[in-house]
Amino acid sequence: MKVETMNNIKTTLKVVCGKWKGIILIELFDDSLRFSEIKKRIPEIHHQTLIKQLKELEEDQLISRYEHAVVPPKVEYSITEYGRSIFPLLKEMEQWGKHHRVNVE
Amino acid sequence: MKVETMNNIKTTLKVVCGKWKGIILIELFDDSLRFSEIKKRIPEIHHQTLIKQLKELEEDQLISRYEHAVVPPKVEYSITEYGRSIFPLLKEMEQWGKHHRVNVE
DNA sequence: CTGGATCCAATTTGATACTG
DNA sequence: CAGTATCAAATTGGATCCAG
Repeated sequence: MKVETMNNIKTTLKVVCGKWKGIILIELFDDSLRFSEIKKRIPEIHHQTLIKQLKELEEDQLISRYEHAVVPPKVEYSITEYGRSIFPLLKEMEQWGKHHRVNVE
Repeated sequence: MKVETMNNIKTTLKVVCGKWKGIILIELFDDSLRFSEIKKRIPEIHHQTLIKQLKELEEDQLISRYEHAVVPPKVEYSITEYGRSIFPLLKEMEQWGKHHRVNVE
């Protein structure tokens, strides 16, 4: 296989393969959400873990973060165009998982 | 988000998100290969790691393993229909990575 | 409300040695 | 040649505590 092909796949893996990243992106697809709202929609994710994954997604520029200058803090996360471009892939992942359920224990 | 959607995605993540799994599957797509041939095509992967990932892929039934009864041993790995069904996803991953290169350092 | 700083446990990957 | 067994290293997710 060409090295480039491998790197392309690695790039994608890096971006979507956090345990929750795909799920976060899907949540953000329709609306911007603030931190607490995301938390509410994905209750199983730990507070701190969510912070980390959001940060990574932001670093990879899949989402953007807007901090309202208010007290108490209000921060909104929204998907970027770049992030949006990965949506077909997420959909395909969902479809495949749907038809090919493996033992997810 | 529906719990089911989440589980579908998790299923897919579980299957393709090993560091090398997608790459192994692509290599096997065209031909069955024996262990040493896979190793040759993906030199960066460590012997031991390859064994493990192949074993997991086999457990998830994405590939099958045929052991020829000869000395020295000869083992062939081939992709299953089930494994084949994930190919569009891999292609999409490759495409996305191609157009959206992130710092893979 | 949001998130930084730490530490820890679990998982994953890689290294080394040995076997039929 | 292919694989097992074991261990070490690295990465990741999660828990707890603290702060503006």
